Amino acid sequence: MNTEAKQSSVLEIDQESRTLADRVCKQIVTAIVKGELLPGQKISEPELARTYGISRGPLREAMRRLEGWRLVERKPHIGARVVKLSAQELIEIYRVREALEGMACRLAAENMTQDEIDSLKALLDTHEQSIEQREGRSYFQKEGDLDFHYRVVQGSKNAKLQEMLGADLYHLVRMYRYQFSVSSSRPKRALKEHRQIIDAIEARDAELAEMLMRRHISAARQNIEDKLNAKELTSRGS
Amino acid sequence: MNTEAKQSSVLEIDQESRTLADRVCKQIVTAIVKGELLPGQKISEPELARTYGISRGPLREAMRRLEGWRLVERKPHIGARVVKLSAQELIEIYRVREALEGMACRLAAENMTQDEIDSLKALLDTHEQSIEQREGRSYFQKEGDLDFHYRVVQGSKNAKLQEMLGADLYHLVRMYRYQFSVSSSRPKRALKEHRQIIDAIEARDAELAEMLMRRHISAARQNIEDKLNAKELTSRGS
DNA sequence: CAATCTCACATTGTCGACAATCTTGAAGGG
DNA sequence: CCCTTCAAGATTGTCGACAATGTGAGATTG
Repeated sequence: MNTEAKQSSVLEIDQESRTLADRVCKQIVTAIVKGELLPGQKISEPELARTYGISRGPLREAMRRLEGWRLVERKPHIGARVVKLSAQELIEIYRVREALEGMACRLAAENMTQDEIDSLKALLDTHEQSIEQREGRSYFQKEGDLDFHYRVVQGSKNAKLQEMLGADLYHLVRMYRYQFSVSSSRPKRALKEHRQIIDAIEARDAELAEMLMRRHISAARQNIEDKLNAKELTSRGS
Repeated sequence: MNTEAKQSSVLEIDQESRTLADRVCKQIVTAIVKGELLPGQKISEPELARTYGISRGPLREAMRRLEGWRLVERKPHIGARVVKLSAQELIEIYRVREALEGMACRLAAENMTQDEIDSLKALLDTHEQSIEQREGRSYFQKEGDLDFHYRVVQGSKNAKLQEMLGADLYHLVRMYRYQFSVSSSRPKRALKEHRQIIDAIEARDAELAEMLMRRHISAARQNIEDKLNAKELTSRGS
């Protein structure tokens, strides 16, 4: 039936956003992720509407969708705020990622085409070069890491999984990365783990692929927990 | 204040919905789940607005939130439709549940209090009676099954997990159950598995708890796949 | 008779205004 | 001096009207 060419960059709402609400929705997401709208900051409807040059109607609709995605929190008659991630919630998100991406990796091992696997291996080569040359330093690695995970999720061929990870989680993860500027911190190690994962996928070993992905994300979570603890300790000195 | 007895049935948005959009949002969810609004059916804004006695403004906001929850799909300038679950998507949802609730069960084994465990065991006793007496037949079991899973998810003490399973998935699962009227079909077996799970949780055996829950949901998925295949075959005869 | 074009209608998208609610700062009383 | 009360301002919630877009029926032409 329909053969929409559904391009796969890092998450879309595609549909070329022909309506004001859609367009402004994208803009707000970008603003939140990039930190132009700070977490916990109150969002004034009249002000934002002026900023984007639209009326409050479409803006409110955009906010409602963002509320559904849990990027903003809204209290009746009080107002909307950009969602604020506590350290606790960030850890929780990584637990969810561990479960979801573990499953995605298992399914990817069953459903990914050889072409996709080859392409992903090529992507890892690119990452390796970028790491060795320190071209984009850790910045590229940050988005590159998401790209790897994104492609594995695509490879699962499970639309629901893609939705939940794409719309509901990666926004938050990206936002968090900008804010805390916690780069992968151990790019070489991560790259090695990525290679192990793609090897398991290529071998069609679903069990192993899931386990490796879960370990990989679990290690990232542990890494973040350690960093947060360290940061907490050092901030005692101020 | 108002002291609404905030019933903790199967998922709420609480906040006593003081705004029209919130209230009508709940009503629409209920209508969709109960099948008053059929999947794939076009939603006419003026008509729905008249039905609920509100203007199109709040209605549109409610729709936008439902869009975020993926209960309705919306195309610009064309209209909104109740989401239609294909058999494929239903299977996908069960894969997501397997991953998410498996993790929830693991965390529940670590974090659930003994009180919660005791209460849950009592709930299972209730279910057993209801099955033997065939009081509510399989209907009660349907919601009762969700209640068990809901409590385990609560027991994980992971808010993100609760959000994703509660808001994003259980709506769809409930809707599907009403539509296809696929009852648990094997209530005794399911109850036995529930008991095994709660035992593992009580023993604080996180590994086992996760594995049992995953098997439990995987079996339910398999059961549904079989039913769908059977239904497909019988419908050939018409 | 079929295919295409056109135009009127219905629906969705957007806007500005009004009503309801919350916030705040000051005045008054204890 | 501090707490309570109240009123003014601002913000959010709701509504009806207008503009933009899609839909479908009917007419026209090959």
